[in-house]
Formats: sequence, C-alpha cells, structure tokens
Amino acid sequence: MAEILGTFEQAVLLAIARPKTPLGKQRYGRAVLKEVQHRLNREVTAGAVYATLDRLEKKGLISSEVREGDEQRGGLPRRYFSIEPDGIRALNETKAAVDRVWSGVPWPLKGAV
Amino acid sequence: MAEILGTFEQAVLLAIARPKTPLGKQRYGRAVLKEVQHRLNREVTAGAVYATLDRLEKKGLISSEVREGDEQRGGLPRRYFSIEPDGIRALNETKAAVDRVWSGVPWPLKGAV
DNA sequence: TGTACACGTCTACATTGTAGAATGTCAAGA
DNA sequence: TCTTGACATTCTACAATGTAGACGTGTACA
Repeated sequence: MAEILGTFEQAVLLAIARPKTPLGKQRYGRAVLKEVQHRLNREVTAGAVYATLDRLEKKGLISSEVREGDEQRGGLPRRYFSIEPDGIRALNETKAAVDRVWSGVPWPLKGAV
Repeated sequence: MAEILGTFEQAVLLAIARPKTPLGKQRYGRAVLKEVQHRLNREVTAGAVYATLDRLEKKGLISSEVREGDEQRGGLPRRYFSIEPDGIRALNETKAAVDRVWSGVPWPLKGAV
C-alpha cells in the first residue's frame, strides 16, 4: 500500500534519515526540531515535531530509544530516533509520487506577481 | 504567510495549473479527478477531489465557474476551475520548501529491501 | 537561590485526506 | 417509454495530519 507522507512528515523523517546531519549523530527530538526549522525556514514548535515523531513511530517508520547519562550533559536522558526500512520506503515512494505530480511542469510557475 | 500545501492539494492544483493538460482545456471536476488518479497512480474518489477543490477555492487559490450547454454534450452543466495568482504562489513556495527538505539527500534512499 | 536553558510530555484543536451515498441529466437500447 | 449506465456534482462524515502552547524536570552558572 503506497504510504504517501505529508509535507511535514517528510521534513521530520528526512531530518533523521539524511546521511550527514549537520548535527552529527544527534538524532534526538530537539535536534530534529532544529533541523526541521532550518529546512522549512520557519518557526515550528516542539509539540508539532514530537507529535509527528510519535505517529511515525506508531506506524513503524522510525524507532526510538531513550539513552541516559550523556558524557557532555549530566544524567539528562534523551530520546534518539532511527529510521526503519519502512520509513525509507515511504520516503522513496512519496518523492516518486510528488515528482510524478510535478513532471512536465515548468518550474517556477509563472503568473503570480 | 508561507502557504505550504499538502501532497494531495499539490496534485489537485497541478492538474489545473499544468500548462498542457492531456485533457486540453477540460478543467472541470471529473477531468481533474482522472488527472490526479493518473499522476498519483492510484484510485481516488470523486468526493476526495471535490472536497479539496472546494477548500482551495475557499482559500482563494483557485476559482470556478459553472458553464451550461456544452457543444458536445447536451445541456450538461459543468464546473470549470482556473488557478489564481495565489495558487501559483502557493505551488511555487511548496515546491521550494520540499526541495529544501530533500536537498543534499541522495535519492532513492538505500536501506529498504 | 534564582534565572536561563535544554529536553521531553501531554492536551487540544484546526486543517487535510478520503470514502461513499445521494441526486440529476443525457444517450442508447429493449 | 422504461431501464440502464456513464458522467457530473454535492453532501455528510470521519480518520489522519499539522500545529500551538502549557507543563515538568534536571543542569549550569551567576
């Protein structure tokens, strides 16, 4: 079943999936939030990202693991996320669908002032 | 206000906006439906398309006009849609945002069997 | 201690995505 | 003329997604 993702879901999923995160391997909530804000170029609340993260996990597209005691920070627990095979598949299918929708359309479209 | 569109909205809007519709100038509901199904490569109900069309019109991204008596068909009225400047802008902004989200990501992503 | 942060959780609601039934018209054939 | 089917649109309804904002807790440092 073609699992087509929404625009925001793609942003969140890709923040985790992209090969070389500017943030290194820091794939925990807040880092994902920053990456999403950067790519989307606008303010996004933490709640928006976490809610999406929870839903993606529930669908099996990503998984998470809470790790305690980080070297640098005190014993602050953080939840790290990783992408699952289904997540990669969904991302690929979504991009293919969006590309098909845009194929043959000259971009940017003219007409708007 | 960055008006970012969802995946389905893009498909519907582009069915109307694309320069050379395979269907000619037939930009009425059913024709849009067929074009969307073709691009998305899956079944989509008429209700899904019309509901989206209504919402896009309410937001001012498209406009519609009911025309009676078509030459070929009897006096069958059809609702024709056209894209508005705001619709073109939304489409352009959305594509720019999605491209930014995917930028630097090798595609297709590897990892899924 | 108190004042910033950094991180994550939870609640709640608006917007989108999508199905399916209902209604009405024309065209073709029984 | 009655029936059937394709074509078109509308309406109702609900599930999924998008998004804000408040809250709790631990850390760092003045």
